[in-house]
Amino acid sequence: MSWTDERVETLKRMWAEGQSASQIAKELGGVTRNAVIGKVHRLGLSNRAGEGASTADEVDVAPAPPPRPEAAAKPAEPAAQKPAVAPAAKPAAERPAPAAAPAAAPAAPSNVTPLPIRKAIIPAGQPLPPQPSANEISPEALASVREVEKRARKLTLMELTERTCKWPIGDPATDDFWFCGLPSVAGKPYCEAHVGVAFQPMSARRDRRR
DNA sequence: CCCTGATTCGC
DNA sequence: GCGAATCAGG
Repeated sequence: MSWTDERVETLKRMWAEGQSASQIAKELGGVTRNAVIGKVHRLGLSNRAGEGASTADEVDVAPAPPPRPEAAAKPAEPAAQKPAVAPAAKPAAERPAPAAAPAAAPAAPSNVTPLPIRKAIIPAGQPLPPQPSANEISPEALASVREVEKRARKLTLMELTERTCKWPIGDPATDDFWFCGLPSVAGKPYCEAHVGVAFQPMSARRDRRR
């Protein structure tokens, strides 16, 4: 493949959008991310401070180049990086169990304690995230999850990829927090065990009702 | 390990 | 000009 005007244009557009070199390469096809990066440099549209250049150079403010507005527009770019704590919209056959939807509303713990006062937040003991109220999950799945969480790789946000389980464990408000990180089921954001509690057939949920 | 971009250098 | 290999880093 060669760099036709059209391909170069796509490259420029995607790079401007903050797409990673590998993503661009995948899109264009016929080239590697190295090729893309090489081209980006030859085109002179690299720059984008904050990255590698951080190493040896405090030459920063000399001619003081005009700040790039879009720089802020691309905070964390790679898709895999997106925390995506909450499962994305799913087909139809199955849907994330509300109770298991992490970031979502932490099912009001009716048994926690009065807490009538607004001032009182939430004890910092038990996590708000997953903790799918036990009564919503089958004992087997629960046991499985607990077992798995002992083996969790305890990954940090940045270590998550498309292939790691993104199930949050612990209390985000403390250091006692990490992501499962075990190999995720193809196409799903969680590992086998967590998929089990996160995705439940509607029928199963109905049956468990009451 | 996974993934980033940056650089080098033979072609 | 091109891009694989390599480097440096999260």
